[in-house]
Amino acid sequence: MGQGPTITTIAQRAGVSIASVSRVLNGLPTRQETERKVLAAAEELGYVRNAVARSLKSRRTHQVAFAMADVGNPAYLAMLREIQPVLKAAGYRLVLHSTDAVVADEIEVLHSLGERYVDGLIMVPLRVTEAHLAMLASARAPVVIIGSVPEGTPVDNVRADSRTGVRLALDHLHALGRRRIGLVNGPLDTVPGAARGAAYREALGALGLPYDEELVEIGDFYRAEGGRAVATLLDRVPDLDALMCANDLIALGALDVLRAAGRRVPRDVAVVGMDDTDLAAASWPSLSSVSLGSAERGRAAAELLLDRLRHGEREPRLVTVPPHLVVRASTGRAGAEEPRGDAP
Amino acid sequence: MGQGPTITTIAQRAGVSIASVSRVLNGLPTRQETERKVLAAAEELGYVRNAVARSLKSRRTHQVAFAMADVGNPAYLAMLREIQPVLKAAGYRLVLHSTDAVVADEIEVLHSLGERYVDGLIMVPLRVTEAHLAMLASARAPVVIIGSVPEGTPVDNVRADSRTGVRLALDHLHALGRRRIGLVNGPLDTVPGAARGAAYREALGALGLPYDEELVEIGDFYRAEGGRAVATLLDRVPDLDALMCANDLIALGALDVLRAAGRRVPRDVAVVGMDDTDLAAASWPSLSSVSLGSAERGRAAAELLLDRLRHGEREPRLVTVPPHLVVRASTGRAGAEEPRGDAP
DNA sequence: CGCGTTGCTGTAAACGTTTACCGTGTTTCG
DNA sequence: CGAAACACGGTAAACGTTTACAGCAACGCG
Repeated sequence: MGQGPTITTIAQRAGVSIASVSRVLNGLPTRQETERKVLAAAEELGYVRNAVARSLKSRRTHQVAFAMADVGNPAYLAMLREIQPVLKAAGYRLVLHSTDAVVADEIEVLHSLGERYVDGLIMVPLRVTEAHLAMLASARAPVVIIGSVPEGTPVDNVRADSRTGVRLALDHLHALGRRRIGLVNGPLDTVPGAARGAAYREALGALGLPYDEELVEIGDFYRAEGGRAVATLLDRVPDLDALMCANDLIALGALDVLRAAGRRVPRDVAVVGMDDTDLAAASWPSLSSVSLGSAERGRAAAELLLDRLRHGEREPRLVTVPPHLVVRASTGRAGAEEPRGDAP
Repeated sequence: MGQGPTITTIAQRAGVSIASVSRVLNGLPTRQETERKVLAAAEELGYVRNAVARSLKSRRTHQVAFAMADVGNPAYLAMLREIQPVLKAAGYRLVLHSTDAVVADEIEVLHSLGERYVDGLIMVPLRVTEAHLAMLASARAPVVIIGSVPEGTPVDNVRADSRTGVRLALDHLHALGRRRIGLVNGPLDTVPGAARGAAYREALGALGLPYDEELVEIGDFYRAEGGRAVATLLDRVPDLDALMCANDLIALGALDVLRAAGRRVPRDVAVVGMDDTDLAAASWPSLSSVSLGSAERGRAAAELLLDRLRHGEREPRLVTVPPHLVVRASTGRAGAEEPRGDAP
């Protein structure tokens, strides 16, 4: 674990200059004899190029950062799963930042781009504040934002379309004959919470259904809170026949509570989740869920970043990934349902 | 996005030498007046330290790599979730490597330590080959291996104890009165497959139950394959009353197949999974599962690495994380069960 | 008043590469 | 046969820091 060999060591051993060593190692034209000597020396010494020194000179680190709120969140993980191989294939390493849902941490990540330890950044901000915009305008490396960013912000941008997503879910429920469709949402001061709430109202309108605020309940984006919200909602509106849940965890909470209340899913109440996480397929009954294309967004972001790293300056691009509905048992047709259960 | 300011720029602006700038920025004793000028200049110029140049000089990158087979695997993710904050708190960035279950990729990661782009590495190898051992012996940076490594290998090592884990599960099933306990395993040429198979046999012995190879079926560590293996097993041994599954995905497949076959869980057949992933809590009935302490292993690995980075040479350490059984509905007591279902 | 401290600052070397530039020896061609 | 072209390879500078060392002014003390 001592001092590894450097090109200087090799140069001495091979009896040539460090410039020749460098040229050989970089495949620049060299006399065969020189090449042979250098390669032999490198081999014997077990030489490995020092990435730090290379980066200093070349101003390229071959690293890209991915910053999101929480390593544990399946939606971010779906992105990560796509981003990783794309970057790897292009010869980039991935530096992972978890900002713990703290805005100051996100700003810090943007600031640290100035340290030049990465060539670019893919970020999923919780919400985009003034501070974000200021940092983005002066960012010292290319940035791709997953999420919505105001018109004119000088970064590539990848968006989901939860509006259409909610719409797809409600259309589906409507087509199944459901008319009393509740919404179980997360906090309205979050970007997804606000968007999904508005989309719900709008989609109802498009279907010619009345908006009834009795049918809306706000909890949080977790299973227990979601379940609690559903319980409240069930008490208030006993005749509801479908639930649109703002994410899959809430939907799992809904399944728990419905089961405990003796409501059959989907016969009595159909349930739709959102994000189409792994959990949706694992649950019983399996959960119909609106995919907002996390994987596709991750891939698109990685490709935008690579493109910019390769081709330098160009107009910022906007990519919007369309959602799609994954139909499973929780909204399945008659017969595809779970019977009354006696859960522990 | 042009050339950022360097300490030279600051030095000129402040009318001092670059050495003074460096000293001020590193908090070394300086005259107040100098400090003021330097900080003012740095502030005006929006200076940020160049991490690459720093690393070159200091031989420290403040980066640590984590290498595992597959970003999508929940067990690795549980580790990652613990590793990330520990490293972050200590001022290290995390570089993520996914080796796609290819041994050559793992070797490559070990080799690339010579590039010195990280200060250390945490690796979860699929299996430890001769090539691994050779690379580990000559690794150019501290390495922590999660998994088992032969006595005497010069690396810190964190192990799970799946032997005890299987034992816990079988004890539990036995205590519930189950006597015909099947094993649904993954391939025997994998480390976990082999270990779990042996542990099953041993645990049966300890309980005074006969080992019946009829009760063992090999599939793969995925849901569909697991389900298929269970179907075969059910055909062959219709009277089995419990299933030990080598991971949670297999167990989910088991639930699918049992439900389709009209067997009630847990009344007719109790099911235990392994790894205690998020999916275990999401499924219905929720899945009893043996936790092998992925999170704890991740944390232990991160702490071992940090300790070594701080204190340099010391004897390699071995940490074994004890497993524990998480009891949920799939082995619940009578009444805590799912009734006969008519799944889609 | 001279000398050893003390406190700060500047010069320069070093970290390990890449690369512009120049010198040397060989080839080519008029 | 001499000049021009060429192919290689060496010297040295640069990337942006940190830091050993030396210089210098002010100061205390005998």
